[in-house]
Amino acid sequence: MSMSISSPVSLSTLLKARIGAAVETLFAQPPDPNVIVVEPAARPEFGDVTTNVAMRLARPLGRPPRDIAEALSQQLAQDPWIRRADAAGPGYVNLDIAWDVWMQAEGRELLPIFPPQGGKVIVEHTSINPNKAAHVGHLRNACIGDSVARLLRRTGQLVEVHNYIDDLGRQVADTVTGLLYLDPGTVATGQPRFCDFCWDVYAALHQGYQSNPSLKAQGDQTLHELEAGDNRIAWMAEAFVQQILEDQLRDMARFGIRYDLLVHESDILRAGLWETAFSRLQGSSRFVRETDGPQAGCWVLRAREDDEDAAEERDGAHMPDKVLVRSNGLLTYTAKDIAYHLWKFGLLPLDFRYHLRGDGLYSTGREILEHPALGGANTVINVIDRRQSYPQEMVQEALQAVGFEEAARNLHHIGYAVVSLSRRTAAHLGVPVEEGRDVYPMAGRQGIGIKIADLLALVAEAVESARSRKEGIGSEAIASGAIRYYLLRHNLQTDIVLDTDSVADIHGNTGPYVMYTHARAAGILRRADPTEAEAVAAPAPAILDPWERMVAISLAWWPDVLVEAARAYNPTVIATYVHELAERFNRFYEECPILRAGDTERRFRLALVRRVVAVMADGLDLLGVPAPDAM
RNA sequence: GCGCCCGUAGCUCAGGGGAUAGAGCGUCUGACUACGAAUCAGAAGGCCGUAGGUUCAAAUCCUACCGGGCGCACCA
Repeated sequence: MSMSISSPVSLSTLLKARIGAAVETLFAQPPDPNVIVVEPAARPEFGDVTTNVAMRLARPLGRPPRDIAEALSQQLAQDPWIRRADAAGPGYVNLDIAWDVWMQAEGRELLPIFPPQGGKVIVEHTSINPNKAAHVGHLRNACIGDSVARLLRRTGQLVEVHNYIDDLGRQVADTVTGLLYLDPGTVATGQPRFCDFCWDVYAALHQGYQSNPSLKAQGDQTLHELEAGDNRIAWMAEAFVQQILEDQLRDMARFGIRYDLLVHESDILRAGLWETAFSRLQGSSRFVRETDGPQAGCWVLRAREDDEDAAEERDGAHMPDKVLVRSNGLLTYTAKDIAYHLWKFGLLPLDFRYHLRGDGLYSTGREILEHPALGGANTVINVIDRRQSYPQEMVQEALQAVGFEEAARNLHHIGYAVVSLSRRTAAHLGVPVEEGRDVYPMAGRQGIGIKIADLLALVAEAVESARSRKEGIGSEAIASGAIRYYLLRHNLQTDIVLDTDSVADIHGNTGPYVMYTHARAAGILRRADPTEAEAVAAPAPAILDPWERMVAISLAWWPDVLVEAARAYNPTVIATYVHELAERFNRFYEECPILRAGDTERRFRLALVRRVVAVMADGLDLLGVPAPDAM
């Protein structure tokens, strides 16, 4: 993925420039900036940082890498930022940084600052069917989306966060059907919230569908009336959706997740977006009405003309073409999504109507009012689980088909693997478990899954009983951070097999460990002399203690990590970094006296602590995890 | 059948061309009348799924195979 995020000044950018200049001085030609790579040294004996330019320049310069490394080392040793430079191994140049220069550098900011980038990014996430309580899988989506939005804002992008409300779908129709037609008694009472009750209704309904054909017919009829609109079912469903939505938004708010705009699927029709999109699509030869075959009567988006397999497949079992308008005239989800995306990119001459909710959140609706400019993005990012990558591709293809190549290029799908349940957790929830089977997918239709509110309560309870002090932030806030951290520290492509015991664990690579480290560091600053605690810089010793070095190297690399995470749309990069910084700080804390040290050492170490607190708070904020001063 | 993703310590996961592959959990052994022990140290644990290839250099890139997951709806 290519996003133009400018790199702020950092140790690595500074060193790259200096290495480039040194190469130019020595060999009378400037190197390609991309071949200059500077990394933290793999092992402490190698120094602070390492570059492999000599090996990468060996071929273009026609000289042995070791010779280049030797010459480069001698040249760089003159640099005031570099305390020592040595050629090593097959052609590395190992550098020790003049940390005093780094810390004192004039005009140096405590945290990297990014200039505003111009343009707008829309991030769509959460987008849960509004028909029952939200579960951990939905929360993974929301945490990823929320963190990506924070990352982009942090690096200078203008971001608008959308939550898409599918208020017309099969799932809403099903729960409404269950509420209306299921025998009272089939669902247990005593649920704490409406969405919890509906969770059970939805599961009970699907059980009913198995045994009761007339119930299925009622479900189909409900869906039909819902889609048709302007009738008893449609109005009831609207009230129903609103209530469920409030429950879901409250769940998300407890994790610090907020939105700028709620977009209702029904409003895409109401605002006439589809009508306009439809006429645009008709300009494409790939959008056709099938007259025969299995898709007769449907408007479909044809697979790419140059796709040789497509024609062949059309005769086989799988149709390569995507139906947008069904033979009964009703639209598929993808059709409405295409219209929505044309609007997101500002490619339709129409807008929604809106209303402003009490909590300051805008929602599409029926009123006309003054509102900030919404939509019209240059870049669109959709956080949707990777099982749905096919319809996402169809949206992209539709944009291409109607000639919006640039928009198609700037539409990014962040696909992530799903959350399943461990055998232990599944058994705990009453799911029948089998020998030799370790992974149990969540299934709304069977009522299998961990609801967000339940998980939060469970983890909060574990935190409450494990904590030794009760000051500072509350157990629920810690639990929320623990869960967010857990969901974000896994790579997007990693299947999370959720085990409630390991989420509730507060040791190791966990949110509480990282939060605790922040509180610990903040506590030291609190006890220090206020002037010394505020200082961002202090004279550094010529040679650092090994654990001072490790902390300093991590701190120096924070801007690079931030840029890498934002460019890759990947919050896991931040989690990995923050954990490593926490480990290094804790080791530094064990090995090096701070408040008890002599004047010079104390001031330098306090400046390091000050920076650790700032960087950890910065990173934790991007993850949506609290950075408490006490806990 | 076609396509995508994943196989790394007993378990959960990092590392995604660079020097001797890292954490956490679990196991064993140690460190608090405290700069916050929700911490830290040490020990033990690996043909990085298999076989080829590219490269000065492969856990990392390419090919094939094996194993697991997921897509290929007039559901979303």
